[in-house]
Amino acid sequence: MTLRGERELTERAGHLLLGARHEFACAAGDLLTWSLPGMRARIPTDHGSLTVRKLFDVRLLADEEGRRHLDEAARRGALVRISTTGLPYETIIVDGRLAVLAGPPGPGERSYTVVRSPGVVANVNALFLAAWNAAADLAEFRSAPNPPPVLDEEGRRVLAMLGSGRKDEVAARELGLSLRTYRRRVAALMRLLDADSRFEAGLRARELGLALAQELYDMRDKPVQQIADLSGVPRSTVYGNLKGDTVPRQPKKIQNRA
Amino acid sequence: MTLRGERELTERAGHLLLGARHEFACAAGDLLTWSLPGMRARIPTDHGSLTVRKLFDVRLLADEEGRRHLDEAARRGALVRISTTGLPYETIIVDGRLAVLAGPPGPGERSYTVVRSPGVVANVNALFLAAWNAAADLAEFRSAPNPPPVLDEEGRRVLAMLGSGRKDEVAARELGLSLRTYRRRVAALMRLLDADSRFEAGLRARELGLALAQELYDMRDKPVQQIADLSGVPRSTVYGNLKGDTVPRQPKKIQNRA
DNA sequence: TACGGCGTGGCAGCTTGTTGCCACCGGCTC
DNA sequence: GAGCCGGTGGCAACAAGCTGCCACGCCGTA
Repeated sequence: MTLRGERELTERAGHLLLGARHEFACAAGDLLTWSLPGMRARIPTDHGSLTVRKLFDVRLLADEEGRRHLDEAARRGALVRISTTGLPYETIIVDGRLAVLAGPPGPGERSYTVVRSPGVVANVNALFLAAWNAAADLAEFRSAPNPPPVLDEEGRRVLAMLGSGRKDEVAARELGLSLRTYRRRVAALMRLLDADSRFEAGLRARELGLALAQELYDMRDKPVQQIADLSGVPRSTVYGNLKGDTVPRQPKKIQNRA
Repeated sequence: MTLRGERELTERAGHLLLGARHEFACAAGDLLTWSLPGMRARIPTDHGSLTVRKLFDVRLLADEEGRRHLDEAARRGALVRISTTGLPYETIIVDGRLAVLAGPPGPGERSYTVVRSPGVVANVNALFLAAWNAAADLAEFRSAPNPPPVLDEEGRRVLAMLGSGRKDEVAARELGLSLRTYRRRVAALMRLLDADSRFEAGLRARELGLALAQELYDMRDKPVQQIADLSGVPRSTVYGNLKGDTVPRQPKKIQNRA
């Protein structure tokens, strides 16, 4: 059975989702997927015998709204994990017997397919569990000594320059920075990535999806809404202008120089 | 309907696969998936009105058998593409109306689920098309100036050392190589990755999933001098053949060194 | 207005990395 | 046995990167 839009999904299949008895699992790449108008708050999470697993893409941590959402889900009793390797698809699985597959995002209303066939549900469940097992617990992820950083505009420009293979002197000139300042930015990035070499920093940056910022770098002169339209996604999911105090202004001065 | 093993799949659903009229699509991560004993050769590929799409994981190019397989599929008329971002699942889709989903590989016989539900097949097809569109044509991939390289055992060790953030001197010592030789390996890796800086190399390495690779792909049949000439560098600076059998033939001379 | 905090940018000392050169060695082939 | 090929390892010239130091300017506050 295929449904169009979250509203129709809620109306025609909401009761199936609310009927979860043992386990409710969902994987979401953004905040809008599974918003289930008028219903989400009714999905029980602190029910004694119900296990709720929520798997989110790491990009949701990029802004305050996303972080609030995830913290709220965890506070209400759901097991929340963060996937840093991307979610191949977005789904809800109820009691391992019923699955809802979200169609690809795009203009117009999104389509959802409800499946009950044991073989299909088992496959979807297996894929979900594989992603779940590879993901990191939200609390651990947030409290890690060096959680994946979020870069500000200039941080992303520096990242892009590093990724281009240019020498520091050339990169600095192109960004309108002095060599010393550019190298300060690189050093800050290295600290954020907890890397001991530039190669390691490159691996980390890609691993953490930081290089995704490079694509946004090319769109930096466009208003955020325009970027959202081009990508066919809601504006709130586009982080074109991430601000942040995530880059320490200046490392603490070390006294007693050797 | 769920089947166990390629033989049962062939016996009970083979006629459905052979019945493709318009389009036959499959995604495979290894050579064993969809081996379909006694049947694979019977799937028509040069049929005038039948389009056959075959999507393979890039790792299949790592060895001779895989390359032969893919070349043969292309020779017989199939459209063949290479996915470098990994295949989320392995499937066959017939005429956009029937799909077979392969269960995860593991001990014992693998399970396959045959689905006909339009909504499910449409979703599976959409996922396949997304992966297909993101993939590279086999011929273009093979002829690209710098196709994604694959590494031999030592190449992977060097990659691991680079990724660990160690300084060259330390890394060389730990691998039992001289500093010069280690730096030759790094230089070879940089050339394979077509990177101008170590940071860029790190991004590329992660991007291409090099840690999974096995063998040098390009230039493997050329003499070292020719490789040096092509790169415009002296022969002594070229580490040409990153093959498993390039274990140093010369015992390490550590004696009498100041 | 003066002062402190913060960031910048130039300089420099030092470290790390890049690559050419060349002598040497072992294996293979003729 | 000689010669070729491929690889190693030490040395060295040079380039690139790392970071401390310090003078300077801007901004906010008292």
